[in-house]
Amino acid sequence: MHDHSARAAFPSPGHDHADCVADLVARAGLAFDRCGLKLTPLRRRVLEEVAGVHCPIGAYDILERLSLKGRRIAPISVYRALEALKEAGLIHRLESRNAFFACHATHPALSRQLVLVCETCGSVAEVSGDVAFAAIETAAGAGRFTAKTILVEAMGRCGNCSDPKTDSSHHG
Amino acid sequence: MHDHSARAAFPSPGHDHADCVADLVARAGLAFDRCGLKLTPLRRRVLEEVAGVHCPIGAYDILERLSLKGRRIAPISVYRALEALKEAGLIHRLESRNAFFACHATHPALSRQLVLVCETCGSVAEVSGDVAFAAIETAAGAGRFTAKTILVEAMGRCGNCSDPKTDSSHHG
DNA sequence: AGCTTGGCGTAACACTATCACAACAACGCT
DNA sequence: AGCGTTGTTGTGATAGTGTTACGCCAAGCT
Repeated sequence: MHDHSARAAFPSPGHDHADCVADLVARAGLAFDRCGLKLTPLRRRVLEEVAGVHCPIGAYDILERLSLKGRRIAPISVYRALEALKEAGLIHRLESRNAFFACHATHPALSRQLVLVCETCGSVAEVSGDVAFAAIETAAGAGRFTAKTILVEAMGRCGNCSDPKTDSSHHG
Repeated sequence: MHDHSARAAFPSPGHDHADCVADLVARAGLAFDRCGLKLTPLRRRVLEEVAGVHCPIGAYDILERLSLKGRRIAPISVYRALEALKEAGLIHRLESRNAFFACHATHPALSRQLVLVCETCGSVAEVSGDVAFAAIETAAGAGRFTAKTILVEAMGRCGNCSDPKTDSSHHG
């Protein structure tokens, strides 16, 4: 188990992806139970693909990777699995790129998260954004608007890529 | 000219869309000049379609409407026009829906705007969101992330649709 | 057994966006 | 005027993303 508690939003370049996948799959069973769904083999395989990288991954990328590993899969199957995984809160969709990424958040649903996308290494991370969401709601309220769901996606540069001595512009 | 100065973020149900279009087209010439582009007939026609409604409109919707009014147009032509209009700041893209909407903002580029989408009437509006953007940058910075561009799209219910006596769940 | 539900397979299709190349007009230059 | 350059649009093909319709099958229930 790696240092979830003390780490920055973005994982260090040298960390073990296998752990990320393992952590997520471990959470998956419970998450599916909570929302009345099942962690089937297909869903598990899709989750493994999404969790296997910290970059957003397209539905057809998943499709291709799974198809390489076994029998040919149809797009709809991937989308159905993704839908279920989203429902369970295990992955999110990156709207600005039509892609999906695993949710490694340690406190799911307790606080709302901002999505950060590093344009250099491609990684995605989430950070707590309660203050920001409150500010958005305030601004929206000033326009007599009641927000039900709020989408925030920030593009920029992560700490690993800003710090020259630990550059990670190329990790998986 | 209607009451831009005192209105809420969302236009009143009974307002004259023709004014919206006229206002925007009036701004268009200057906006194109500023960025070294030209307001061509095609771009103007595309702008008119986008500005003609306060809902986000898909590229292929525009395509279809224009094709009905005259000669058949290719998708790429619409996308090129949309790209130019975006460049000029006259329209924005609603990332969560792969659609486009006109920017009726009175202070373009002076302050960053939050995008609000009413799920009831479908309208889109923008409100100033400097405080919210600052809060997002702060939260991102706490995760050692430097944001370059920030996308915010809020889905919910606008004032017109919340207020029972001026319900507008069906305008243009 | 018979029924219902959820999950998946198959095939086709709809929607969104871009590439490669050609034609043409506007502009500045010699 | 002749020439090249740049910007804009046209044409045709293609890539990428997502959904509809329908059927099969296994699990759980009466």
